[in-house]
Amino acid sequence: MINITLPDGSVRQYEAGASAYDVAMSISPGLAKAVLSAEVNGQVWDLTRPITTDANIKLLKWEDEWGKKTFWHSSAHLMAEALEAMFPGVKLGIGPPIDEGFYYDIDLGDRKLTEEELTALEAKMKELAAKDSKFIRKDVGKTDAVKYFTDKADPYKLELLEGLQDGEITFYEQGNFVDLCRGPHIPSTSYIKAVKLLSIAGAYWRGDEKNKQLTRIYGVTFPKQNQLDEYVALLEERKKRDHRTLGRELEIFTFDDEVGPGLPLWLPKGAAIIEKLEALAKKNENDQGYVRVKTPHIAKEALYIRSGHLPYYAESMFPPMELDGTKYYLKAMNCPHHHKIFGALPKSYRDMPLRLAEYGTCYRYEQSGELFGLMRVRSLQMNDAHIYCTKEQFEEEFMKVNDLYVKYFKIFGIEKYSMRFSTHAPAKLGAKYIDNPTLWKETETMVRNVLVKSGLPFVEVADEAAFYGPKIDIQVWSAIGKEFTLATNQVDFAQAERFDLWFTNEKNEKERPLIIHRAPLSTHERFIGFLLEHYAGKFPVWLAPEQIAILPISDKFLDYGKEVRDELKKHGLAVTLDERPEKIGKKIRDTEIRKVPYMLVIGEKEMNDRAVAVRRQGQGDQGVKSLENFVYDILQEVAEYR
RNA sequence: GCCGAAGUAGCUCAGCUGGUAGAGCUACUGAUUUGUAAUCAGUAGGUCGGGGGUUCGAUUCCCUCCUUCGGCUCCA
Repeated sequence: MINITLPDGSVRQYEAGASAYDVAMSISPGLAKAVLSAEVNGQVWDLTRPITTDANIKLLKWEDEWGKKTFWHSSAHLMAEALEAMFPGVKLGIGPPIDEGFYYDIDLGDRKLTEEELTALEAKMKELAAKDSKFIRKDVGKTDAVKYFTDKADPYKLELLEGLQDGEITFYEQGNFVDLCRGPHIPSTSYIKAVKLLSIAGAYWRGDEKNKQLTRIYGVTFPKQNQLDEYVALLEERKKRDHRTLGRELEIFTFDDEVGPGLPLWLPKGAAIIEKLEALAKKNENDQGYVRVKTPHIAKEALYIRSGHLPYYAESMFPPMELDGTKYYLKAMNCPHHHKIFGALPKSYRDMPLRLAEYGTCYRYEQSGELFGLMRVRSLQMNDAHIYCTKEQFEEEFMKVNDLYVKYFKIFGIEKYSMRFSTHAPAKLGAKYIDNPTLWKETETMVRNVLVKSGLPFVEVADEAAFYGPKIDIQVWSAIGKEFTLATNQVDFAQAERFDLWFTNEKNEKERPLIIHRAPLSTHERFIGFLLEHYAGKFPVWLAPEQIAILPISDKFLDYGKEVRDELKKHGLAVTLDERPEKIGKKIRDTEIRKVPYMLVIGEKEMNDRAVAVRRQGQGDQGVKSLENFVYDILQEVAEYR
C-alpha cells in the first residue's frame, strides 16, 4: 500500500501502482471525469501513470494552468496525427502547448498549406478525436529511438534526440501516431470536443534565423463546444479593445502610406493626450529636481562611435545622410547628446546628482515585420532622462526612479505588469557587452539590492542587459496578448568613461559619475497605445482629450450652451458643444461612442436655473447640478493631475 | 529581414466563373425643434493600394512594388 497526500493534507491509502485517475475516481466519478493530469511530487504526470511510492498529488483540471496545458499538448499530438494522415511523409518539429492553445512546427517540403486544407485538417482532427485513442507512454532506449526516426527520415526529431540521454527518452503513442515526447498527456483523444485552427505562420527551426523556416500551425481546443464559442467571442472583444481599432475610432492617430511605415501622425485628440502626459511628467520631474534640456534630432557619426552605439545598433538606425563628406545619423537615443551636455561645463560633487530630462524624439529603423500599430514604431518620443550621480548616491537615485514608476502606475491604475531585471552573460563580455567584469558585478549587485530593498516583485533574466549595464524593464501585455517593455530603468557604467565625463569630488580629485537611464512613461507612442487598451478608450477625465460635451435639447438652447462652454473653457477644460439639429438621443449616442466622460444635457429647465443635467459616459443620467457646482466638482476631480 | 494572408467610398463591408462598382454609417443640403444610446428626405463621395503584362475588354487572371495583418527573428 502507498500513502497519497492530497493538497488539503488528507492522506489516503491505495495499492501500489494506482494512478491519479484511481485517486480521483475514489473521491468521485465526476471529479475523475474532469481531471486531465496530475502533479505528483511536484511533477506533472499522466493521469493513468502508475504511482508506486508514497506521494503528494494534486489533481489538475481545466481550470489549472498545467491541466489546460496537458490538454493542449495532447491536442498538438492529435493535430500531428491528422497531419500525417493527410500529408504522408510530413516532417515534424516541435509541438508544445502555449498560453492560449498550441502549435506544431512542420516541414511539408515545397508544399504550401491552403486555407481549405486547414479547414480539412480541423475536420480530420475532430474525426480522430472521436476515435477515443488512448495516449500510451513508452520508455524507449536511445538506440531504438534513433532507429525509429531514422526509418521515418525525420531530421528534426533526430536532432532533438541528440540532446537526450539514454533512459530519459519516452515516446507517446495514440492511434497511428508516435511522437518523441516527455509528456504528460490526457488519457484519450475523446476529451477533445472542440477544435479551431487559428493561423499558419513561418517559424525558424529552434528559433534561429540561420535555420530553415518551418510552417507553424496554431490552434486551440476545448473540452466543450461552448468554451470555444466563448473564446471566439473573447477574440472579438479583444479586437474592439485593440489600440489600432480604438485609435482610429477615437481619432487619436493615423498612418499614411506617403509619410511612411511606422511613422504615426498624431491627430488633435492624440496631441491633447500627449500634452497632458508631458505636463504630468514635467511636474513630477520638476518636483524631484530634474532639469530640462533640448537636443537636436541628428548628430554626426562620431558621436555614436564615441558612445559605442554604432557597432551594436547601426542596423537599427536609419541609414546616415552625408553632408560635406561627414555622415549624420538621426538619433536613435538621447543619451549621447545628454552626455555632451553634462560634459559641456565642469562639474563638482555639489552639482551631483544631475538629472537631465527631455521628451526627446528618436528614430529607430525597426525591421518592417516588427512594426505594430503604436506599440512598435520608427519615430518615437521618449519620457527620457539621465541621472548622473556618485556611487554613494546611486542607491537612493535608483530607488527614487523606481518609486516614480510605482507612483505613475498607481495614477494610471496599471496593476498587471512584471519587473524584469536583466543581467549580462559573462561569456559575451567584449562582444554583446562592455568588457568590464568588475563593474558588471558591482552594478548588478547594487541594482539587485535596491530591488530587494524596495520589496517589488521581480524576475531576473540573464543575457538581456544593455551593452553598457544592467537594467530593469517593466513588461506589460497588449489587448491581443503581445508582451511589451513599457518602461525601463538602466544603469550605465560605460559611457561616462567613453565620453570622459567627470566631476571634482570633495578631495579635489576627478571622479567618474554613474549614469541612470530611465523612461518611466515609456514613449508617447507605446504609452498611449497601451493606455488606449488599458482603458478600452475610456480615458479618465483628467486625461480625456474631450472631457465634456454639451448637448442642447434643441437649438433654442444654443446660446446658453455657448455660455456654459465658455465658462468651462475658462477653467482649462476640453469641452465641445453639439450644435447639430439632431434629437437628444442621437447626440447622446454619438457622444457615448466617442467615450467622452461627461455629457451635459441642457434644455428649458437648465437654462432657467443656470444648471446642467449631468450624464456620465457608460453610467447614464446623474441628475441636475448648478453650473457652479459642476465646475467645482470637475475641477476637484482633475486637480490631482493638473 | 523571413513565412503566410489581405488591400473596393472617411469607416464597416457586398460584388458568381473577366463586360469599367453597391449598401449602411459618416459628410453636405433641406425639412423637423426634439428631455437621456440612431428623425426623415435628398446630394456628394471610388483610376477597386501603385506600376507593368495577358485580353477586344481587367476590381476580377499573371508579374512586380508599396502598405497592413498573423507569426518567426529582432527590440538601445
